[in-house]
Amino acid sequence: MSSTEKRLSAPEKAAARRAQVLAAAAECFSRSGFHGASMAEISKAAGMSAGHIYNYFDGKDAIIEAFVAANVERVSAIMRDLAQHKDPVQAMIDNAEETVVEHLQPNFYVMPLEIAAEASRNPKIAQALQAADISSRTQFRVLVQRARELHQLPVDDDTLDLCVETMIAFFHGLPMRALHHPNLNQAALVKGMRIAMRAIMLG
Amino acid sequence: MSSTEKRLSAPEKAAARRAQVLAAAAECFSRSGFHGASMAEISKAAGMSAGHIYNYFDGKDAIIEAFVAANVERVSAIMRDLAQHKDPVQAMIDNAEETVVEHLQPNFYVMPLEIAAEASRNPKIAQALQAADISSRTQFRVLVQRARELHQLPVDDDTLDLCVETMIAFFHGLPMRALHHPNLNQAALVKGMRIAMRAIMLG
Amino acid sequence: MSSTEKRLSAPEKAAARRAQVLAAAAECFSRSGFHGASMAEISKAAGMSAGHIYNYFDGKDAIIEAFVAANVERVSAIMRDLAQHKDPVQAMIDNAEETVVEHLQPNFYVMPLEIAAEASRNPKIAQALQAADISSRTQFRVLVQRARELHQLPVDDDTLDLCVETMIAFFHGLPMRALHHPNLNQAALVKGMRIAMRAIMLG
Amino acid sequence: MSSTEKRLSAPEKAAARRAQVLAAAAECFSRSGFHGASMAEISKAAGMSAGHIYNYFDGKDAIIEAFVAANVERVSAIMRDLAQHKDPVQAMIDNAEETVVEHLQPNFYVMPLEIAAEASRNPKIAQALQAADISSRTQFRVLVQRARELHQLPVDDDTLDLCVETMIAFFHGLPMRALHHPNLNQAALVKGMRIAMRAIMLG
DNA sequence: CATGAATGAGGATTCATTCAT
DNA sequence: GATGAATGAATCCTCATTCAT
Repeated sequence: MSSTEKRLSAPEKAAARRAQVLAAAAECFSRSGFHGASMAEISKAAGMSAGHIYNYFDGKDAIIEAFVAANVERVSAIMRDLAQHKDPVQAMIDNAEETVVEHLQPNFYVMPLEIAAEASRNPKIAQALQAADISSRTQFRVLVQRARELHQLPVDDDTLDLCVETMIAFFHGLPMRALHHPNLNQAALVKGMRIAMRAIMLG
Repeated sequence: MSSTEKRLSAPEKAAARRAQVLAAAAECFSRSGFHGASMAEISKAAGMSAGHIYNYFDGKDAIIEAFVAANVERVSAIMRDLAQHKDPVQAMIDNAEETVVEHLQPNFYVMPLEIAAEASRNPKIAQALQAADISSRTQFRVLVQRARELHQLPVDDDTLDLCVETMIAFFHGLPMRALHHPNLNQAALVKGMRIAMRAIMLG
Repeated sequence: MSSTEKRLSAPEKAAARRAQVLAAAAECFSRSGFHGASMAEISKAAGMSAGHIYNYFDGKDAIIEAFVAANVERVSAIMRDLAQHKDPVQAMIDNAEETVVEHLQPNFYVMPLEIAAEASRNPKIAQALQAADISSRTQFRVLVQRARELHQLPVDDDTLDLCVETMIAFFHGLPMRALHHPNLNQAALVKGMRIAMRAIMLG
Repeated sequence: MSSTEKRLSAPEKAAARRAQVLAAAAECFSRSGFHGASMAEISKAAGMSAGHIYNYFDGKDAIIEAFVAANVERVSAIMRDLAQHKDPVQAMIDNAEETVVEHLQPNFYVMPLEIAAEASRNPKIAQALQAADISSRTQFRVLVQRARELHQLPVDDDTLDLCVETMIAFFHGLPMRALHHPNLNQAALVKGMRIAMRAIMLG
């Protein structure tokens, strides 16, 4: 993190500026990709001169890194929501339709794919992704454990690993599935997800 | 086809050259990405001058397209293998470990991610992906139907959609999962996949 | 206009830069031709980096177009001068020597030839040339009419066409003549032109 | 000349090949200009491999030179025709319409303009043009002299220079005029030319 | 803080020319 | 003779980055 931030005299304004750039970057990155988006494009979207961006970020790579860091937490957000429920697994199953619909929107699935592709070549991005994944799966693990205890199911390590890895793999597949088959039978997929969730986590 | 190929008089040599370029491109693309790889890099890897490549491909985009076309059929190959078995679903379940291990190799999962990211911005690539997907899921559908008939399970359209979409989504998630958690508990994931397969396709 | 100009915030400086580029282009174009002159050559002559030129012009074609637009008005300037005289045709005849001498200078006749050659292949340039010609011959027509009325000669359309087209053809021939015979008998040509002018316009 | 030809063992076939290339070049040059036409384009038009052309010409420049040499004689051809007539000047005046019509065809006027532009930058081409001009004007001079003697008009050097230079300048202007005003009043121009011819050569 | 003019390295692409076959 | 595969230099253009103002 220290490598992607710069010390500035008016911290709160600087943070706002950084956010402004990142918001603009979101627009440009999802439209043109990390490498297709130019600093000029970003600066225009940010309503700020290209040169000025360099007062807040060390360069384009730093913007990408900061952007990824900010966008990588999405799964965690879902976890926090689920954590509210008494039976988080049941909540997941109940939310399945909503989740699928959300993932079929191009403006939802484009950025994860872009980020993944970048991560597969850029170790810094990969690290950010993996760090976020640790946090996500740790949170998820707790929720699954709670649910399984509620259902009086075993909660040994391997079983929890099984639930966590399999389920997250599933969610990770949705953006790719949407890309390959934009008009898929949504109802069928929702039904299939529910079956899988139940079988994996409550079976 | 006509847009990504060029007619040359010595067909077999020309085809060899094209293959040579595509092989070099594979190396460079997976190392640097479609946009990060320069024609100079590719030409060096192909052992041929940059200019000469243009005798075989209309430009970098044509190389990417041809490369994607050649790499997009992998799922189909898996389908063909499965089609050999009397009970293809059981064969999938039996092969689960092998499949997972394969997908955990970086040199396996990098290109699908790169291709997906490109497809999310490049309509031509998206079309290639979607066309390949039609063929894959049609093949897969047939296999699932055969297996379900064998097991005397219903084979209505929605049910087959459910099996096909959910299972493919699952497989699509593996590369992303591998990227996010390279050292995941492989045995647990295999076990989870088997549970999911059985529940979805044979439940 | 909009296609050959770019809006920049400091208008007067931008205009100066554009002029600087066009001046450099004049040098390079007349030395190497439109296609022989490279952007690197132009940028060096303009004392500015090649990349920077693209902040003022959309590309080399835009420079050529702007350059042609700026150079195509020369005939109009002559017309404006002639318009000052009470008897413009007599003024032309009086100026004949000066006109011929001017057209014999290589740095006068090179660019019109280059422009003409370009126009014969490039529709945009052809259009610019033809638009300028409309204006030139309209102005010239008025002058001839005034002179003929002064001399109490008929001013019907065909006669005015005759004067305008024939005389301009004559002037257009001078650069080519100079190119084919650089050391021609200048005095004889001047005398010939005067005879032709009188016969055509005042006959 | 010796620099644009190559000694080959079967002279007559070689000459045919050279002619074949030059004919192809005519097509390509008038379509794309000297610099816009590629060797590939020419070789295709000539029905011969690009490499093979180098057996007959030292390079593209040599083709251009040879092409210009072959195309520069057009005025001379007109002279030869005129020489047939007892009163060549009267023949010119009679032919005026035909001459104008011919010069208004784009495929007539394009090449002279291209050649002139090239000559203004390439000394070799300029020399070819000027050499051809010497021959043209010498022939023309003889014809004018004959006609003037027929009409019992003075034939001193300056007067003949006047006739020759002024008239040729006129003809040189026609292609440029056609380019600037493709739909000009042809009849008026013909009439104007006749007036000018009579005034200059028979006045 | 903020601008945007300016740079220069790097990228894709074209093309005259060569040479092994 | 004849081919066309192969080269590599040159060209136009883009873009991240810097810096004077």
